[in-house]
Amino acid sequence: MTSNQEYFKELLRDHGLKVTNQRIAILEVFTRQPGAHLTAEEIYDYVRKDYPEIGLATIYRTIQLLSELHLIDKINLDDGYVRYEMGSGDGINHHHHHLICLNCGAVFAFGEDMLDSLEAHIDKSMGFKVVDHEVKLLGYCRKCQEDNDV
Amino acid sequence: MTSNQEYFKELLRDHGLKVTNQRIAILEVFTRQPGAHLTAEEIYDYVRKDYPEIGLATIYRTIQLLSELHLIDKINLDDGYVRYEMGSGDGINHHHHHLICLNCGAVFAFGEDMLDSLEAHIDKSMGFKVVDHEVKLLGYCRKCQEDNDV
DNA sequence: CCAGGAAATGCTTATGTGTACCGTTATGGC
DNA sequence: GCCATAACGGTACACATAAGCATTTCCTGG
Repeated sequence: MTSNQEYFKELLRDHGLKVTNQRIAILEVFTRQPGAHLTAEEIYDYVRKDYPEIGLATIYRTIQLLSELHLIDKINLDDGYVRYEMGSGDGINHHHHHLICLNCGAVFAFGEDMLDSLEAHIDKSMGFKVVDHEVKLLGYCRKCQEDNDV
Repeated sequence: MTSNQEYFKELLRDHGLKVTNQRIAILEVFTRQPGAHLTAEEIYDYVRKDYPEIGLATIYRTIQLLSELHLIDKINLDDGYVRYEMGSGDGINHHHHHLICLNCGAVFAFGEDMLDSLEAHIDKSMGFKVVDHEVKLLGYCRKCQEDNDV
């Protein structure tokens, strides 16, 4: 986590941006919960535990900053909230793959990349050059199936 | 189109819902422009040409209704607007596949279904039962590539 | 065909996420 | 340590969508 923080600070400096306690604190929220899908409001609540005087505007500004630096990814599950998650960490793979349970709303991630052949086909047949993709699979998670909630 | 309208009326009656001119007019907007991806505001503007006294609230209420009846599908392109399009018409296939040009914002649809094997694998390994999916492929359309806009 | 009741509409107001503004505070190069 | 400038906190605003409520419209059964 410390190495992550150092990398972040260096990244800020390289972009001519200032290293502030608020930005560090917000990144900390993500590093402490890898794989979490947090809304702006949730991030706000978490950060305030360590940094009570932080403002919501700073949360939104920093989220946008982290997103531009490709440290977090934006996810829209169509539940009225935009969520954010830490990327895989390699800074290259921005592909989003999510399993969304229609009953309990749980979100799972999976990392497989099976769309390469499809994208090659689209490029050839339609001339559309795919550079990123986002896959949402909607269904019912194991727990909800076992609980007979569905 | 008339058969479509009759089917819609019957569908409403079967659900104990009333057939109103407003609902017919809104469905008409979609049937007149198959394949269009319309925002609520766009639908509002179109309907008012034929039905000037209609209210925006009715647009939203009817959109939700049509969505629940699976006559239209919700699409979120993360451009700040939620869009809606008429389904393929068979009433079964709700899968959404879109190519989104990152330069000009154009949206293309493609109908291929290549995720079946992936979904079977997920069910087996994670116990997650997939019932629907949504695929967004982000890239650059042929025109933008030719125009050297990218 | 008409009357009664419920559902739908239209208008207005509320909600809630996200952005803009602006005076104040903190960062970092000299 | 000083000073310009970026970043912050608080608030007000903008926007899409939902809710409330009185009025109108649809439909069923006499």
